[in-house]
Amino acid sequence: MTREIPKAYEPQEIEERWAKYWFDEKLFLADVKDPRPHWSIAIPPPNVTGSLHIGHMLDHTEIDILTRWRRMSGFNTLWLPGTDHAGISTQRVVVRLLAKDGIDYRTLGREEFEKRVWKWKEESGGTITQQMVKIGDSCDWSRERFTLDPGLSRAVREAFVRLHEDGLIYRAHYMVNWCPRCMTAISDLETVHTERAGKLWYIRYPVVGSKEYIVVATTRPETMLGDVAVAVNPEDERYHKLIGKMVILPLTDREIPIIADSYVDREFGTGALKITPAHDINDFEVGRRHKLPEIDVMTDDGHMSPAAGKYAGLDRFEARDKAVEDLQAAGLLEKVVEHTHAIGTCDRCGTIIEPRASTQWFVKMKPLAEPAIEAVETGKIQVTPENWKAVYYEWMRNIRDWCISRQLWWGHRIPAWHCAECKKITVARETPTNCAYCGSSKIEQDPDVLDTWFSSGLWPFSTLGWPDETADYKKYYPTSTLITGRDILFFWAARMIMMGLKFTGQVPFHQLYLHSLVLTAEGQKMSKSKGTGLDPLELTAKFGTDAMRFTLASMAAPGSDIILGDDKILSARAFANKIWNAARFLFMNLEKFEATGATLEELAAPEIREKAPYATGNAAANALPLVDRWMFSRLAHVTTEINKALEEFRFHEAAHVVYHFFWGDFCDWYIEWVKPQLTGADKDASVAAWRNIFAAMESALRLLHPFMPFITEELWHRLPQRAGQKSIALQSFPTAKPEWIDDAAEKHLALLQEIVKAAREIRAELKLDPKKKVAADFATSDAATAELIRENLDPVLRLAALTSLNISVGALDSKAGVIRSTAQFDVRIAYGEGVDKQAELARLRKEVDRLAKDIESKKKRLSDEVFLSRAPEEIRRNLETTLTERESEHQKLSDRLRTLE
RNA sequence: GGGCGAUUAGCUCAGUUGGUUAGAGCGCUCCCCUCACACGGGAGAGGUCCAAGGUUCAAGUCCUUGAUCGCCCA
Repeated sequence: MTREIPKAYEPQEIEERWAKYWFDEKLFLADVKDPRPHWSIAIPPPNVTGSLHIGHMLDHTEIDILTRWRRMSGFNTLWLPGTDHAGISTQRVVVRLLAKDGIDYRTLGREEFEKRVWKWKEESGGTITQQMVKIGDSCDWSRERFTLDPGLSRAVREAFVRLHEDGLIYRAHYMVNWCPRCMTAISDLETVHTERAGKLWYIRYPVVGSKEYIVVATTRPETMLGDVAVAVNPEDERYHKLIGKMVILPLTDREIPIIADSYVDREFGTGALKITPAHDINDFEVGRRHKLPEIDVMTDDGHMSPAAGKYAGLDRFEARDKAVEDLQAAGLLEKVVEHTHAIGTCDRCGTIIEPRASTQWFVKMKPLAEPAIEAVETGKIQVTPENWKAVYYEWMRNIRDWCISRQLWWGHRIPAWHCAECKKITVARETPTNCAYCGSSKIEQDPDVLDTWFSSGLWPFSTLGWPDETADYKKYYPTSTLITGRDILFFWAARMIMMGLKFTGQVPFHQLYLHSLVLTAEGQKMSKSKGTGLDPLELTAKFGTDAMRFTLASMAAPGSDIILGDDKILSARAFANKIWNAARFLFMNLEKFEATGATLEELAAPEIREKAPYATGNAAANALPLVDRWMFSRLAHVTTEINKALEEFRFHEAAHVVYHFFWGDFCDWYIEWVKPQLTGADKDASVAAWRNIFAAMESALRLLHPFMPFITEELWHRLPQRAGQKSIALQSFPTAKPEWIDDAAEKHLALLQEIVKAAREIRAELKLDPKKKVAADFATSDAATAELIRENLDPVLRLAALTSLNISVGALDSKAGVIRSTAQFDVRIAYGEGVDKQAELARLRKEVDRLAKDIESKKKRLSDEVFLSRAPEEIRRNLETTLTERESEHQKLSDRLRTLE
């Protein structure tokens, strides 16, 4: 392999190459016969009309991190991909395309239309899955599913029929949310209520046989054409004498009764309510109680129907204006007041929905909700972040029946057949030829299709073969985890739990992690229509997929929204560049070392790496160098931390840990520390150093891989690997070897780092040229510290840019130079020309003040009897220790301050 | 109307069961293009943790009330 390595990391070509490789090599196929414990996850199926947006990118980053991590951790892992047929959206897309060619889809007929949609799906439906391949999602593409696949369609039928058999699906005439633009009923969840400024019109209804009026207030005057009564509260004395009389419905020639119903709120408007059962949920109920007729005055597309008399054909809002105008002209409009009210709009298209009585199919939810509540209460499903449990319970406990029929042509057609003769409905798994009740062959399938979410609710098991007990189903169901946006908790996650429990008797997943949303820089929800959405593919092309993934992961703290900006991605890109350059450094220096006859194979082969860390091989000093003990101890700790963070969905924490480990520990300290050994004269020491650094580097790559799969794959392949090993993704995640943990090494190296930093601080204060090395003095009263620094003098001198360190016992006199002190040691560099005495004084004063304050508060606590008697022993001891240290620092600094002054 | 969440450095955010001197990234200041990396190295400035009460030996963290903002449900 070539060692030509560009100076700056250029992700584009590398990412494209590996994405293709992973896909072509089918690296992430799950093997159902693999006996190891399994870990499975189903993708939240993206809409087949969609393209990858930033929300998917977040979702997929989290899923892929967990999937890669579990796979590397030895699980039989399945990430099952697929897409959703998205009834309304897809139908709309194709209708629009046809319209462009001048074709009205209705004239095509249902069958032909469906054919056209399938054709569209074959040609354009793969956009999002191709994008997923591109961003490196480690899915099992052999198991890709689509909600309208034959298997999944069978699952839908099975589910529908079972629910129907159990009396949980019924067909009824009821009030639904009707979208006049999508021309279908939609569910409550798909109806978004927003507060809007509107008007309240006060309209006079003349009482028959008198000159009186009864005045009703309405926000929707056009619906009066469908009024069948005026209702007043029976307790309302104002209207007592009118109850039972008739009024003339203005704009029509109909007479309607005045009725009494306790539902009427006496305080609202005039206390008299027009009753329009076909267009208002509450009026619908009143109408039922009083056995009133329903008059639907609208058409499916939101125009006035013939029932609206002379208003027929007008758009519903034009009709409103016209009606108001006519009322005004007739002197029947008493007044108009401004009024803010909640108005329902269609989740998909934003059109104001029309409440409308119609015959639809519903699922009875209460019996399904109960076990679903229990599953979360008992912890069979663990919800993260936990506070979403409350939201879940709240919704579940007040759940309402679900309208599942849609007046569309694209979707799962309802498996119910209407008999023309006996009028009964046959619900069946297999398409029947005759009515199940009267045997008539004059049956016709219900024209409606099911809500797309109905099939989504079956996704974790329908994709695995249910209702058949396939090998996949038995192995991978229940799935391990579900990761999705908190915005579809009700739409999808909750319904899956209900359906899963109902049909499989098991929870569909053991863990539910709800992530937040990616917001714009202004903190707003991204919106396609407003053009405020970020295109993740544009961003990945610009900065690299790894950088995007790392950015999202490092910001994905459970429960908090993500505000994405270029600056954040830039820092992740810089990180990728850092990783790249660390590798570049190793390979460039390796070339020099190879000149001495060493080979990459002998330094970095897998079997060599396995036995790391290596001592020098020099019999006399056969101990492992401190810095190596430290490096491997850090590696063990970091591995534990990352494992724990990922277990708990703390992606941000895992990302931060791995970032600081690589950049701080590995690059800033470890590489810098061992640099000279890599090309040094002592070949044994060099070989050991190389072996250790390659082993550490390779472990770091594996730690990083779930977060940044591309760059780690690329670099991993530049190291020698066992024959036939195709990918870092199939290697094991580093394990935290307990024998590597070395607290003493960590403590000692921390002390040496402090010494180096102290010297650097002084250098900065003296404004020394970074290239100019100077002599320094060092003092400690601790013999072990003195010994430690003697043993590690070379790296300390080099990292602090010192020529020498004169080590003495005790403390240093501050007259001769600038000192940095800790409780353990003093470091001093003699004054040069450039020292700023005033700055040093200011710094010292500030430091002394801070220490004094701290010491005071600690002393106070330690002299408090209640504290002494109640605080745990350990807390007290720590406090005493730190107090001693602070006092010693304070002593040194104030002495110095006095001297300087 | 009910519920949930947020308020910590100039900006965007971490801070797991209360316990050393509250952290990160970006930005800012100073010095350096030192033979892996200027997408870099080194040093630094910057915070009464929204407010007021309370619990506790101890509160950014727990409780109460309020303010401001956001989201969900009705």
